[in-house]
Amino acid sequence: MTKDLITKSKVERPRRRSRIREAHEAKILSVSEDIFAQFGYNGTTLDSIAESAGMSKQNMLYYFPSKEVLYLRVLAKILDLWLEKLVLLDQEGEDPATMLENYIRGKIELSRLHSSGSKVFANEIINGAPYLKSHLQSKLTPILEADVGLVRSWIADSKMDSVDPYHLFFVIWSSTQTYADFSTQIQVCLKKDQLDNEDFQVASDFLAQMILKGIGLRGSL
Amino acid sequence: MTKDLITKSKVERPRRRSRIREAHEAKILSVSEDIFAQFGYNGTTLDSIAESAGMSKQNMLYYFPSKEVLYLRVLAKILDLWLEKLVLLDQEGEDPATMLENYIRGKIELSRLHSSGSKVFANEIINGAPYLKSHLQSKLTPILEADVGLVRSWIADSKMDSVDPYHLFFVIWSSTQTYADFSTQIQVCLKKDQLDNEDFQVASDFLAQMILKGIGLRGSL
DNA sequence: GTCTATAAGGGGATAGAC
DNA sequence: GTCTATCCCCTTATAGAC
Repeated sequence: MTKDLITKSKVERPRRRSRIREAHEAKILSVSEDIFAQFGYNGTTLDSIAESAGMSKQNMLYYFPSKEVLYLRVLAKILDLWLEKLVLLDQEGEDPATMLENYIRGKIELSRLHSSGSKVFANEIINGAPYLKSHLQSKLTPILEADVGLVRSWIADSKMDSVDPYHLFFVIWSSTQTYADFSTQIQVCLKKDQLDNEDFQVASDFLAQMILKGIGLRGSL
Repeated sequence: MTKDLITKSKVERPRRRSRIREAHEAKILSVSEDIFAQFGYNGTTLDSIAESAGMSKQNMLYYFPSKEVLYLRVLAKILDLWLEKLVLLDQEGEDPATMLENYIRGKIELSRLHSSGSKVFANEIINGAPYLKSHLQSKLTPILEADVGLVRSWIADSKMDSVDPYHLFFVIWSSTQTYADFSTQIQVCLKKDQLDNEDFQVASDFLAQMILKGIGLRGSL
C-alpha cells in the first residue's frame, strides 16, 4: 500500500507500464502467434520469436519470464476472440436463419483474419488441450449451453428440423475453421498458393446455404 | 547380385526380414502413432516411444535409423489408409445419395477407429505439411479430381443442387475429422470423458442427413 | 531496458562390447 | 539384436555488467 503511493507520487503519470513495454509486448505476442501456429509449442524456439520481433532472446525474456507464460498469453488472447463470436444470442429480433447465417459468416471471417490464432488453438486442442482444457470447461460450455437452448426453442416452435444442436455447432465450427487450420491442404486441392477473398466468399456462401437448407431453414435459392 | 545369391543360399528362407524385426517394427509404428498424435513431432521424444514399445531407445534406433524416418513411415501409413477411403467412384451402380452417405459414414468410421492417425495427419497439415505436401499434391489431388468430376456429372444431370464440389468435400472432410482431431473439445462440450459408439452414431446420422438434404439429395426424413 | 556470458538439462544419434 | 557409455548440439533460463 505504502509502496503504491510512493510509486505514484514519484512518477506523476497514470500508466505504470511504459510505452516501450506496451509496444514490445504487443510485438512479441503478435509474432509469437504466427510462429506457434507454424511450428507448435515444442517446435517453436524463443530465439526465432525474438528474431522476428527484432530483439535478443534475453531481452524478450525480460518481458515474458518464460516460454510457457508467453504461450498462455497467446492462447488467452485467441480464446477471448473466439468466445466473443460464439454468442448466438446477442442478436435481438432476428429470425433463426439470419442469426445462424451471421454466425457462420462470422466464423469464416475469423478464419480469414486470424488464421494463425486458429492454428495455435487447433494444435492445442488436438494435443489434448493441456493448457486450455479448464478454460474451455469454464468459459466455452456456458456459452454453448445458451446457444443450444436457443436452437432447442426454435425446434420446439417448429421453425427448423429437429436436429441435435450440439452436433450442429460442431459441424459449423469444424467446417469454418478448416479454412484456417487446413489451409495448406485446401490450397493444394485448389492448386493455389494462397486463399484469396473470393475463395472465402465462395466458402461462406456455400456453407451458409448448405447448412441452413440442411436443417430446414431455407429452400433452394 | 552375388551377395543376394549368397544370402539366399545361406539362410534357406524366403523372408529376409526376421520375424522379430517385423514384430518390433510394427509395435514401434503403432505406439509412435499414438505419441506423435498427443505431442506432435517436436514434442515427442524417442525415449517415450521406446518405453511404450518396451525397449531401449538405442534398440529402437536399430530398427528406425532416425526420428524423421520413423515419422515419415507413420505418416505414409496414415495417408494410404486415408486415400483408400476418399475414392467415391468405386461404388458401381449406386445412386448419388447412397454413394455420398457411404462416403460420409466411412469417414466418420475412420475418425472413430483411427483417431490417433487422424491427429498426426492434422498436426502435419496445420504446420504447413512440411513432410506431406508433395505427397498430397501427387496422390490426393488426382483422387479428388475424379470425385469432383463425378459430382459435376450429377449436377449436370440435375440430380442435386448446383454447389461447388470442392467445398462440398472440404465440409465433409472437416466435419467428419473433427470427431477425431477435436475430440477433446467435443468431450468438454458433451461433458463426457470419452466419445462412445453412440456419439459417433448420432454424429454420422446427423451429418449424413444434413449434408444430403443441404445439397438437394434428400428431403426431411 | 539491453547486453555478454554461462549455467543446466534435454534429447537425438553413434561407437563398440557382447 | 541388445546393451553400456558417451558425444554433442540445441534450447531454456539466469547472473550480472552497463
